[in-house]
Order: sequence, then C-alpha cells, then structure tokens
Amino acid sequence: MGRTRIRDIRHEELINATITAVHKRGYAVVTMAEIAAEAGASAASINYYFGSKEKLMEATMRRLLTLLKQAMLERYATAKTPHERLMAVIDANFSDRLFTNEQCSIWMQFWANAPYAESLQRLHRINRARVTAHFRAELRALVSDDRRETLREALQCYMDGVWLEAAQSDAPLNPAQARKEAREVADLMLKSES
Amino acid sequence: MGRTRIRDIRHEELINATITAVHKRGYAVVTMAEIAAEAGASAASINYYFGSKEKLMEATMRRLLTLLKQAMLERYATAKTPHERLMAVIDANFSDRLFTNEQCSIWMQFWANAPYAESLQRLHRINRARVTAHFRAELRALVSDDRRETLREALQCYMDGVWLEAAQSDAPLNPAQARKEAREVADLMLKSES
DNA sequence: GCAAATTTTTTAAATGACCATTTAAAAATT
DNA sequence: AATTTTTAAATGGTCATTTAAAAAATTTGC
Repeated sequence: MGRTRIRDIRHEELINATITAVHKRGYAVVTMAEIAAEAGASAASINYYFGSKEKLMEATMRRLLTLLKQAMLERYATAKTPHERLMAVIDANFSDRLFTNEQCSIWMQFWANAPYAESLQRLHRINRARVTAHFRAELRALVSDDRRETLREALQCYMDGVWLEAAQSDAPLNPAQARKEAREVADLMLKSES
Repeated sequence: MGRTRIRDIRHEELINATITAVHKRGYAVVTMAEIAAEAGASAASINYYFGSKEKLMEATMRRLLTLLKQAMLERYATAKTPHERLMAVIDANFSDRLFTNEQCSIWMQFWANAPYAESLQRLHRINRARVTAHFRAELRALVSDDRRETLREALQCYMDGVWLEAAQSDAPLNPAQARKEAREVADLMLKSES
C-alpha cells in the first residue's frame, strides 16, 4: 500500500524549487508564482500541499536543518577521538553537499529573516543549540575550563562568518579548501592552549 | 547663507527612521508608510527627498558605512604599534555606538539583501575590502607570510559571525565584553604564531 | 519692515501593479 | 463512481509612486 506516494514527491519537488527560487530572488521577495514555475507547477498547488507561503518556508527550513543534521551524524559515526569528533562537526558544515553557493545563500536568507518569523526563529535556535552542545562536549576533553567557552564561541562565530561570506560570493565555492582552512583555524586555537 | 538647511535635517531624520523601521520589521518587508510614521512624516515626503525606496535604502547603508569608517579612524588615530592598530580595527567593530541590537540587526538586513541589489552589493564589497586591507597591513608586522591570510580570514569571519549572532539576540548586547572576547580571540591566534 | 510673488516643503488621495489565497471546476488517478 | 490532484480565474488586500493642491518658508520690490 504505497499510500499517497505523490504527496511526498510534490513536497520534495516544491521544497527544492523553493530553495532554488529563494536563492535566485531572496526570501522576502520571491513569489509563489516564481516558486511554482521553478517546479513546473501552479501557485495554487503549493497552497494545496502546504497551506500557505509561510508553511512552505518553514518546511523548507526544516529540510535544510535535516540536511545539516545528517551531515553531522554521518561524520560523527566514524570519529573516534574528541579531536576527530570536533573535526567531524566542522567538516559537516563545509561538506560538499552543504557548502555551495545555493545552500549558503538560502541559509543566509533564513537566518536574516528568523528574527521576523516565529517559526524560523525557533528552528534556528534549536539548530544553533545543537551545534553548541556538540562543540562543548568535544572541547571538554581538549581545552581547559577557563578558555573553553571563548574558544567555542570563536569557532562557532568563525563558521557562521564563513557561511555568511560564501553567501555573498558568486564565484563557485571550494568545500575541500574551506574544510582545510577551518581545520587549520581550529588547530591554531587549540595549539595555543598547551 | 546656510543653504537649504532643512533638506539635510530631513535626510538625517528619514535615514534614522529607516534604521529603526528596518530593525523592527525587516528590510524587504518594511513599507514606506512605516518608515514615514517612524519619522513623523508622510510616505510621499520620502520620495520627495530620496526619489525612491531603493535610493533611501542605499543612502541608509551609506550612513552605516560612514559610522563604521569613523569609528575605525577615530581609534586608528591614537594607535601606535601594529598590534594596537589591529586592536583598533577590532574595537571599532564592537564600539558602544555600533555594537547594539539595532545596528547589528540592520547590518544583517543589508548584508542579506546585498546579493539582490546592485547598489548594496557594491557598498558592501567596498567596506569589506577596506577592513581586509587594514587587517593585512597590520598583520604583516605580526605574523609570518604563510599564515597571514588564514589568520586574517579567520579573524574577519569571526567578527562577522559575532555580528550575525548579535543580530539574532534580543537580549541587550555588551560591547565591552565583546571587545574583550574579540581581543582574546585575536591574541590567541597570534600567540600560536611564535 | 512688509506684503505680494515665488519657491520649497508637505500631504491626501489617486493610480496602477503586484500578490497570496480562495474558489470552482476540470483532469487524473484509484 | 469516488477520490485526489491540478489549475485558471476571481478576490481582496497591500504598497510604491505620482499627482495635484495646500501650507510654509523665502525672496523681492517697495
């Protein structure tokens, strides 16, 4: 009984179309018609499946969060030491799938609009809290108490900043390079701890 | 002959109103009527003085850039060593005047919308290039060639990230604390260079 | 000084677009 | 035949900008 398979397909298609359309036009400016066109559907069908523009946006942000979570868990699975697990979190943020112009751009859009949309803000905070928790846990074994929070905040802000800058660039990004640099930065900070 | 003094006053008032209104409502969503109400004027008068919403936004962003530039030059004036000048750039970014919820929030708004508005993008890039140049110049005397760019990028991204996070928070910010932490982060990175 | 004349500033109301959402009916699927 | 999916068209609302006229300020001629 493949119950309403089509529903899932449309959800997927429309969310992907939303990601592309928001990237192209900006969160607050993109129209239902543009998103629909991107998916080869009609604006009315979006409301049929999602109920409203706002709910579509929320579902899209959820998708993004899921992608990030997956990327993190994937890498976490094989990491053995605290240092490796720390790097797993970093690598996830700059994985080939996530560190693209489109993804950075749309993250930035949701980020910027979170303060003005309850539902986005909630999701955003949950996500940030998760990354914070991971960092804290791994840093516990790596740096002394008194410096840990400074270092964690610094690392988290650094990663946010990299994404933010990536969202501004139209030249294609280099995830491998970004991972390398992020690891260097992290090690640089850790080293000065000895 | 104080030529058309009133024009300057209105410009000032309307730009301030724009800052407040964009902070409250978001860049792409705020209306001319809301901005006008904030200034105790009519929407039509904004067009009389600025020509269009877009030009008003551009003028507002210019104002923000001027504020940052001023903050930097002020601190630069008294800094003697490269290290002091580096800290001057950092302190400027987290000065009492600039590191407020309202300022961070509106910076974030312009930032996020720069990719979709030619004029904003231009200004944004000019500003970033200036900060980059300052950092490069001061770091030249402080760290070895091979690490300089990594360190500079890390510092710049870190500062962007702090602003970005500040824009999400509704609790009042603590500029002094932010300066202290930023200095710590910078020194941490510099120390590991020896 | 001072009152018409001129210029600058201000706004209420009109204009013309644009858009999310609903509706009602058609098309496709079960 | 019943249900699900799709969309064209209608609806109702919002908003930037323009217009036309009023109000304030400034200049000018005396």
